[in-house]
Amino acid sequence: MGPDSKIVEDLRAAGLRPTRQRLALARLLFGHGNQHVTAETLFERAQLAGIKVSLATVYNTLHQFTDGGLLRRVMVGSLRSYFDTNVTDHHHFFFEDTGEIADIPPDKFNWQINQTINGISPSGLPVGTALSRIDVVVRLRAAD
Amino acid sequence: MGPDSKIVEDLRAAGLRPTRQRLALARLLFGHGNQHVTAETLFERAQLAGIKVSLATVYNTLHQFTDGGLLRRVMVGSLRSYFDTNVTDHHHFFFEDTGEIADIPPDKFNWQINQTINGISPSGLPVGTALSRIDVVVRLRAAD
DNA sequence: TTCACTGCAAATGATTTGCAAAGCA
DNA sequence: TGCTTTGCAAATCATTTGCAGTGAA
Repeated sequence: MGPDSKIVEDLRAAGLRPTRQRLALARLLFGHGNQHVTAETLFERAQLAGIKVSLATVYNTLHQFTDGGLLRRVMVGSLRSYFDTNVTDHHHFFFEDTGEIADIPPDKFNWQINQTINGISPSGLPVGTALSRIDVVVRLRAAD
Repeated sequence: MGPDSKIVEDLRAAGLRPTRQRLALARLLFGHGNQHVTAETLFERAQLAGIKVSLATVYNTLHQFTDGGLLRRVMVGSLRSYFDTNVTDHHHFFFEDTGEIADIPPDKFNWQINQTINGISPSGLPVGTALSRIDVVVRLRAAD
């Protein structure tokens, strides 16, 4: 079995046919460690890699991958959406100067943040609601 | 001195001339307790109140007020921006079903969250960066 | 063959901008 | 008067959608 078998399997598990463009995009996304992409950046990288795919399909694919649990959507700043290949529980740094984001390493205060989050009890929530998720964004600027 | 004197003062302090539309919008924003508005909702309320103002001016005014420290911009979900009349340190509930936001009351786990945030030391931040702010969004969905 | 999928271009929604006219100091 | 502000319409940006053509099972 080729190197794509895992990817094909994941796509199938997400109920998606392993089409040429989905395979190619999946290779870009999942073949090089954790990444944060926007539709635009992924589209550009696809172009550079000589992949023939339209921007609309990149958007569709990102959403399908997200729905299938292969990606996590990160919304910070009301401009573009980022898609994170790290789907485990974690939080983000946001670099205000560049608009980039990065995962907060698990060895930092990520632990502290999660302690707090885990301490939140349903009784503290508005009536009729349930906790969906807690997003923490540590916004950074250039040091003096 | 009329009821607008405080508002006029605040506008002046923010370096803004107290024009007719800025005064009118400020009255809508700061005269009725804490609020979360979008450009569109504020524009609608202005219309209903018979205030003659353009949407572009509402946008400009919201940004000017934000720059002047009279409002705080809250970005959650990459659609529209909310502007919060509560400029003190606090965090938000986000209702996924309606797209609305609300302040987390200070008597809830807001305290816990702030404990964690205050515990974050600069040494945990990426080199060359300084902490700007930490945004915590507690995302809620309808209870089962 | 039959739907799922793709590409393109047009539509959308939020927001910004250019610029002439109107308003405040 | 002189510099701000405003309004309107056009421009942008990110994203979505309609629909005819293409491809996978």
